[in-house]
Amino acid sequence: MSLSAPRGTADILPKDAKKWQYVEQQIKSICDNYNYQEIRTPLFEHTEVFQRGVGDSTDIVQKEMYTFEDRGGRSLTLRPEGTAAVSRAFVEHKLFGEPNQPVKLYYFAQMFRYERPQKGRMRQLNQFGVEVLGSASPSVDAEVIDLAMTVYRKLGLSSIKLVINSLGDKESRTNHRNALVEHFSPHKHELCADCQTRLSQNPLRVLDCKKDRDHPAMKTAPSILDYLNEESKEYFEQVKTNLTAMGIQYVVDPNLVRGLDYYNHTAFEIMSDAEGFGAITTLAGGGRYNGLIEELGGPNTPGIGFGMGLERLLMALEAEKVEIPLDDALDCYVVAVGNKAELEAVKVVHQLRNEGIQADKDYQNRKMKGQFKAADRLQAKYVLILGESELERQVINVKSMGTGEQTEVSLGNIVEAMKGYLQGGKGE
RNA sequence: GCGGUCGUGGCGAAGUGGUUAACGCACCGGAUUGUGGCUCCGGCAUUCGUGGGUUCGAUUCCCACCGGUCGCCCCA
Repeated sequence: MSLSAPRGTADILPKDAKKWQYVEQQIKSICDNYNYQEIRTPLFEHTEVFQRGVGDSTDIVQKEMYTFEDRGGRSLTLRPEGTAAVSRAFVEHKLFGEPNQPVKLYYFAQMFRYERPQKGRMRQLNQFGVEVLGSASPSVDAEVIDLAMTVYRKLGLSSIKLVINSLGDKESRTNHRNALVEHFSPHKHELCADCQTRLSQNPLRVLDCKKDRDHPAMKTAPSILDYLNEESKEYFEQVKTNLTAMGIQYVVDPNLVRGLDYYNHTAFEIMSDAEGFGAITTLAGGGRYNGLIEELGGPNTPGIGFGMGLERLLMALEAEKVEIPLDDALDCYVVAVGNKAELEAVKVVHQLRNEGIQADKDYQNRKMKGQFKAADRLQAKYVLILGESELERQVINVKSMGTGEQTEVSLGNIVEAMKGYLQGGKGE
């Protein structure tokens, strides 16, 4: 073996690329229905965008970034997530001044995280994501969640679970944070090493720990929901009311803590329950980030969004055995025997293609039998046969591979004739 | 970063310390001098992951490394 793709990366070969195209196209059409606009941002950013945007204490920034120096000595980072980058663009291009507010955006983008690969976890991964900037309405939270759920539903997934929580506003978070520190400090030495540092850096994430989840102090830990002030509580209620209004089922999990620093108020995750899905169950995650735009140098602007793993979406479709409609059949395959016929075939194929008819031919100088085999393999609907006798009479034989019927058509009429045949759908 | 497991032809998959490394699928050719999906026949040379070591000899034994895969942490 000589060269292989770098660890944690994968080639998407034609067979799978068709599925990706289908999924992407379905999602785009949903985004269009919801009136979201596409945005494309660079593959890499100044490292600072993520340090400030995502937060220095997060796992992503601390140990998962692909950071490098360019020839000018700038520190750049392959984007590990979408929100910080989109927010940077929002600020840089002053989209807060756009007449239509909020600004509703979506993206398809590769993300990069330096991690040990595993089922559903790659170093280069594809995400679909959505960001809505400029509205603090709870109906936007619900809309964004609805959009994500709609993607899964429309694609045919059913074993899907929505988990939501509220992290509250600044005041609520500070109060809760203090309560957590007070609660866990007496037990600090009983917690795992990670949690000991979390306790001082980001005590919220102690709740998230799987090692310490059976510690008695966990069960009695102060819940964020008890520390929400009136405003935050009311906000969360309205989000839930909106979800219910749309018939979206959810579970509230007070321990749902997103790993990124910028979140406040609504946080959510969508998971798969499907059998054989693997150890990782999160399909998408997101939340509100009302302070981020300001953090990146823009005006105080509320925002909310999510990231959806496309590899995981494809995995879920597979786990639930959802059939993806693929049209593999080829319209026409031109079989030619002899040099003159071969040249005529080049012409015919060219003409058909120019008129929007899918056509292919042999390139290997195969015998007629071999060409028919190839046509069969390509699931050709029609085979157009050109040999010496046809050439002499300026005709071409059109054989339907479905019925085996063969008709003679004059060479000059072949394009029109094929249009007719294909519209009639007689090839199957 | 830690742990389990695996690494043989395009793919799937046997196998042994020692002359020709099974088989299946796929592919190519022929039987059928211009017609596919069936059948039969034939072809199809790969550093047996890489590098060391043990041995008269290693694809088979040992070590390291690399990679895949699954899990832990965490997330998409």
